[in-house]
Amino acid sequence: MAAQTNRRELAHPSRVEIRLEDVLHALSDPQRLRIVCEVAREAEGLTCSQVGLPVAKSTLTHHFRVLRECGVVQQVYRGTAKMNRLRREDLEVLFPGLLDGVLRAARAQAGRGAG
Amino acid sequence: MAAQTNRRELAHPSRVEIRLEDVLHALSDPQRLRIVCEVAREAEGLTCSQVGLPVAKSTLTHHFRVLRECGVVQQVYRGTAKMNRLRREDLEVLFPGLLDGVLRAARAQAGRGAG
DNA sequence: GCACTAGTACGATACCTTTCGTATTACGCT
DNA sequence: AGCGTAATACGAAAGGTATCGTACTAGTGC
Repeated sequence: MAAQTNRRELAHPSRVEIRLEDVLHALSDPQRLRIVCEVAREAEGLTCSQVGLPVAKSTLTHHFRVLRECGVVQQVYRGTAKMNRLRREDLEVLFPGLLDGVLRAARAQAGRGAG
Repeated sequence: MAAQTNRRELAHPSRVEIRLEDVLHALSDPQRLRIVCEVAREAEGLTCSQVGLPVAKSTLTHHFRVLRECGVVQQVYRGTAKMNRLRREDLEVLFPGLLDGVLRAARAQAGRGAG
């Protein structure tokens, strides 16, 4: 009935509401950093449960919410699942080069056998 | 007892010990982000008290210690003061572009009137 | 030696976070 | 309608963190 995409709307910060500290904080959690790396790999997005993380479902929900509320990911309901996508464009406009820098750094570190 | 530069030696992580999550966590605190921006401006480094932050002295010490222990700044005693410098080279080798990306983002955000 | 300055250590407080389990809601399919 | 799946909400436990004040240590200069 509703309009946009679905009945259930999710609260996302607008572009100008995104704060660097919040983004950095969100990315500073090892689990969330992994989530972001995985989501980044899929341009189409991932559902929450497609991210293979060794945590309880409610914990996963928590992490995705943190990522959404700080503006790192966009979440859209799609049937019973929820698609997660990085807000690449918003982040790029606000903080040019930052996201890619973090992703590259995360992969480099994982490559060194630390992730 | 040792000799390197001064009697009082400070524990710094070696380059390979620096972890991305810790760096991001350190930078995600507003006060520390400000500290880093200020220190970044001075190639010579700054003493702890030269950073004009509206916090107690012991709080400042705490923040500098976090920054040192995660590998973002190098601290060296210089008489009664302590010089703080960014570990630009180490960070650049480990996480190319990351530090500059964060600094640019922080300044951009401050420029938008949020910092 | 003494006072001054720069910074540390320690303990307390208040708050925030990560994690979990369980109960619940929303949707798709038969 | 009923079942299964995806995810949320809520409450609890455990641990971390930002902040402060006060007491302390280490150099500098008189």
